[in-house]
Amino acid sequence: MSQELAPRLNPSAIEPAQYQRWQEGGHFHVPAEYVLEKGLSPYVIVIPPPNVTAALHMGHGLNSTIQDVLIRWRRMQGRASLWVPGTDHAGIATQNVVERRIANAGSTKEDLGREGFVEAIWDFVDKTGNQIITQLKSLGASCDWERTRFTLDENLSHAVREVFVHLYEQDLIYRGEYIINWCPRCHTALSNEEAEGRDSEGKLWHIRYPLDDSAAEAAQDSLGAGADAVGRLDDGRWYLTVSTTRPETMLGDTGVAVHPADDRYVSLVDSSIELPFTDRRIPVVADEHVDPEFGSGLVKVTPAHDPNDFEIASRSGLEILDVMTDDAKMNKSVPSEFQDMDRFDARDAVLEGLSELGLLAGEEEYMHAVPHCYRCDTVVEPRLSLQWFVKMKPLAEPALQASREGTVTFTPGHWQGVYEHWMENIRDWCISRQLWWGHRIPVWYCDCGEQIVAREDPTECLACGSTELEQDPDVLDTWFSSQLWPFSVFGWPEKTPDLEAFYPGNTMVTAPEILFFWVARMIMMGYEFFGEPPFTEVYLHGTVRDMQGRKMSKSLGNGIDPLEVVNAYGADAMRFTIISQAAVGTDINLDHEDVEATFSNGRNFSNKIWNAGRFALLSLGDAPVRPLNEVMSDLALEDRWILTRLGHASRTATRNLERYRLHEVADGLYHFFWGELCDWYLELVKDRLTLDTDAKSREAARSTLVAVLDEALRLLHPIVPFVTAELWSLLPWPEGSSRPEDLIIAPWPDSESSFEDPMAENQMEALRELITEVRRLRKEYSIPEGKRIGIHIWGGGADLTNTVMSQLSALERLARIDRVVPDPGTGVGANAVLNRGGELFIPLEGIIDLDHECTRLREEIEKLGAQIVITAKKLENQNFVSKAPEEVVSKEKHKLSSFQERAAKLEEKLDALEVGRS
RNA sequence: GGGCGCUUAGCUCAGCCUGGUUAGAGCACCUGCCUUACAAGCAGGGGGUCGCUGGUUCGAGUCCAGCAGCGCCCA
Repeated sequence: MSQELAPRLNPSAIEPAQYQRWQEGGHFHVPAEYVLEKGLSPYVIVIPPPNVTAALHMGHGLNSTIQDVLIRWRRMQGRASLWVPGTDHAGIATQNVVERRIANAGSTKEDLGREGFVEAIWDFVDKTGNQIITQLKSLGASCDWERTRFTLDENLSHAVREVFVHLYEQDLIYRGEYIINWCPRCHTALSNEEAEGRDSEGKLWHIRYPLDDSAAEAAQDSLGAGADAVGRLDDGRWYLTVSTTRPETMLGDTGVAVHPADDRYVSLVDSSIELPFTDRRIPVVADEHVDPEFGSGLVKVTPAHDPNDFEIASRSGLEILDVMTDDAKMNKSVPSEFQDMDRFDARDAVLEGLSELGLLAGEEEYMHAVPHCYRCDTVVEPRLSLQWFVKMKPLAEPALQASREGTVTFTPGHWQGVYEHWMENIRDWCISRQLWWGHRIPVWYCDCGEQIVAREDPTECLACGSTELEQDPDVLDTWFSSQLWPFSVFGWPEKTPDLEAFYPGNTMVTAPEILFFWVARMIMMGYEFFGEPPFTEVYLHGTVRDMQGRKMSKSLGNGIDPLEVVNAYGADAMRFTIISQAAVGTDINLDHEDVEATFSNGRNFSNKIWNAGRFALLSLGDAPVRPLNEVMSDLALEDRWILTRLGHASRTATRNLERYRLHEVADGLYHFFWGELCDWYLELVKDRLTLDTDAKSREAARSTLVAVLDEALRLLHPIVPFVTAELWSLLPWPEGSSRPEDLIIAPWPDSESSFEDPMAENQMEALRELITEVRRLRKEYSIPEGKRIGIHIWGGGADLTNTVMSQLSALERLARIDRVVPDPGTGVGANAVLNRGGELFIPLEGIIDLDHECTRLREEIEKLGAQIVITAKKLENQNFVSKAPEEVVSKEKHKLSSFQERAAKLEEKLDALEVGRS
């Protein structure tokens, strides 16, 4: 050690430089040729591309840390591991951001025109759009930055074009007039997934529709059949009562529907209704899909503004009447008094008018889901519109099968059911968006009526030869391009070496929120274009929330900026903290009001690692270290113990990584490193390393320490890459073996060949228990920390005595014990019986409070007594003895005798003390 | 209306898949220590009828059913 390490870890002093070394070493990059030439099976993850305008938030922090842990682990296992980064153009979101920016400058997108506006967006994206990519690096993300992609890149756009045309040719894309979700603020159609239902307290209004006089007889019959929704107005006209949460849509009603088998209303079918405010007469129709149980069983039908009503209209041939504008104002189709009114103003006006006409039958509070635009939160208006759609059922078929057969698996497993349920009930996907930012729909229209869908931009009409072609003004839903991401990033549809080497990938790590938006669609596209899924394992992690369980968001101001955390405490601290909380399938709650406390666990642990390394480097010195296998015969008890525990930690870590149980990986390694390596092993070898002692023993200790630290740092590296890599690079290397260039590519420990010595484990366990017990008793009787004491140890088998007698310096260091007498001891003192039966006695004449000691022992005996009762009861139960596995029974028997033995010894000790007291 | 998840220490959560240890962790709390790696530390301690009610089982925090409360998704 030529240079001394700081007593505290200073992350900002090591992290940026370390990251740069990895990049310069080319460790994140995997060339396709390397994989192809060697015929390797690579491990590939493509990043869920963040929105190009996004800034890093904790959700990204969690998502990318998980991916990085997996990638680093596989890389160390020797797999050619590739993590492809990139960003998504995020149509609506990005357009909104730039619209707001130019609005600040007093301009609108219409002022700039389409071309100018798109240019303005590019300008913005080029300047600030990729900040998240830079930010990811500060987390330590080991992405292959040479492969960074953007969904609007030329190649990726090429893929979009190819897919659109292909699906169109397969009749899987069509244009049609259907009810879509319209956002009146964004002025675009949305998919069903983008219209988020939000439970809202609304009202359900009951409205009376007067019947034409000719329907009087039918109404009478209906009333006779028990219809409460039929009655007579003051003026003598008959009416029907319908219910609605959106009264303004009544202006677009073109019928009222009943179930054909509903006896109450069957006589009314074909009757005519006088629609209030209008001079329109609308019919009563019968339709199977009306639920007779819901409300009155009578449904007003607004075909242009409700998907179910649209279906009814197409079956019954009802007129379709659009009554709104793009801004969700009432249009020219409604009576003049309502024209140009906003839909919500029109709602009030309609209600007022109905009330005046005596047609408002009542209202009630009503909780229902109201769809909102997922980008701007405006209430979405279902509306008839001419749009492009993808026919999903045929595409879903193989993707559904893949889940059922287990070709694609989900972690946690219950998402499989959610995925399959959605797939089974899949509906067509509206893919056209009335935006300017995105992939333009590759369709051209000619005046002659011809519609051209082409891979290359056409110059003239194929039917009439006209050169006056108009391209469809709309762009595609962003998810249309995102769904191609797993292969478009590799250059598809070209047959590139990248595609051949790295596609299909392995694991998709993302949040459940986009299971339908994205994951499901990627799987469908994988099957459509390759006949297999783009990845086989889907790991869905939780959501980062605040302490109240609310999602972190800018508007609530409850977010935590990962970069601030990294700057203050280091990337390692952030990574460890969130991974150790990321139990499979659970959300992570972080306290934004006390960031320091929130990340203290990770920060403290990073510092602990640092200091363990610091201690090792200081005490190992510069002298050569011999390989472990050359000092085997000189290993001390604690050496054999820590090597055994290391093997255990290593096996557990690997198994948990395989099962995506990352928090258990973190937890297990934390307890090994801190609770076993630091708290016990380092304390035990201190003397052997630093004081003059037997050379063989010192060499064995040095070799063990290096071996254990080497492997522990490897195991921890995927989670806390920086501090581990820094220390590892300074660690002395045993003579005669070659050292990997960097920890990032050092081999992952092979759990199969790890060291095991159960005997050493047992002996150390006993020693640890003894020391803990002595420390406890010292505290109990307030013996000053520095004061040396003697102890008596008796029984517990030869092992215990031998172990204790051979570890005198450890006892001195760890419990300030300066003599050990191998007998039961006599007189006044503190007493204990160890779990394994050994008796401990600490002579404390004059210090100890005898009453207190007797009470303590009695409590101890009572506790054991309760255990004895429980265990004995079990063993008295014949059913238990005959039916439980033998090993369980013998374990219980052993437990019982151990409890009894300990209780008996404590009784003896208690008796002795009480004699002494009297 | 249909489906899913959660309920374990003061707080946040593991453990349940695959039933069997004296039910764990982090944070918080109490006590004593600046002991030459680490006060971002060390040592010790207190704290839980595992939501409720049944069932299966020799045995249930763990499996099953019902109920209650909370949350999410789909319609």
